Amino acid sequence: MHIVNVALHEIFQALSDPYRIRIIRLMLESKSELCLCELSDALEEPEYKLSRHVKILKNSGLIDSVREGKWIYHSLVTDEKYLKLLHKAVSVFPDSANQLARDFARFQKRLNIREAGRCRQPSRVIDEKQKVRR
Amino acid sequence: MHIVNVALHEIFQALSDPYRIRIIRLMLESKSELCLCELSDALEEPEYKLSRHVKILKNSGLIDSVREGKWIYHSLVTDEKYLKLLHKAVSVFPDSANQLARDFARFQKRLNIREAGRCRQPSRVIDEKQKVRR
DNA sequence: GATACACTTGCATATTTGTGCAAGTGTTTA
DNA sequence: TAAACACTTGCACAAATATGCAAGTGTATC
Repeated sequence: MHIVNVALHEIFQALSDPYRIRIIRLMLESKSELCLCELSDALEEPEYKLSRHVKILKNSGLIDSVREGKWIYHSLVTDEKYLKLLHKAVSVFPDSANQLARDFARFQKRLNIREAGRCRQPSRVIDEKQKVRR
Repeated sequence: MHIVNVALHEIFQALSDPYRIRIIRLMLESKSELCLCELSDALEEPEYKLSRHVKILKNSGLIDSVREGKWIYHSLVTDEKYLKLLHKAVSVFPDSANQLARDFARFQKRLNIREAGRCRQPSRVIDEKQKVRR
């Protein structure tokens, strides 16, 4: 019951930012819940920045979030209609800069430090380039 | 060959305005070319305003324009992929305020003063409320 | 209770966006 | 050539958006 009273232009507005598209593409590709620190490692952007983008996607009804202890796991809504729309969009407009491949590779690495399928480790630098986070 | 090098977030950005959505919905519904003065009558908004919104949609590759004498006819691109995406979007997020019904009704009225299927009359007030245009 | 960590947010600021007005361009017609 | 009309755009300005920093909240662990 999330998207009641959200106008179409508001959905598009939520999707009108390159970082938010990277988040959506990553979620579509990984089919996984992911928390902010993992997202931060995947996109190599600071948490406070992505936190706001996630909030916008959440307010537009495109993603759901669940708290589990210290972590909050975010994922795409399960409604097939919205998922199909998003899939259609990303397939019609492919990721020409190949950003998804890089984001997804970093996310896969980050997944390795999960324990029992959950984020249980302090967020850490995966390679040396990644000094973006404090 | 329009949409080369347009990123997905730019498409969404072009669609992130309520007036631009009204234009797209009207074009999807009417399946017709329409010129700016007709659009202005349909949406009850001044031409200079809609001219800019049309330009944005055009730059994003979503609509095509052809000049015929004084008039420039605008229509959705013919590419089935983009059309399907737009159709999907408007069906998943229906026009809850029923704006399309009103825009389309005014557009239908405006069509009556076409000659030989083309805009040939000076744009005029259709009903008294419509004093928006000079 | 104190500390640690995941995440959020108030504030300041730079940039982008939407819009009205008035002046402009381009084309046709008198 | 002048006037009419469809459409566009330079300028000014208000509102919305994105972002960094630093301080905040909430939860678990020591």
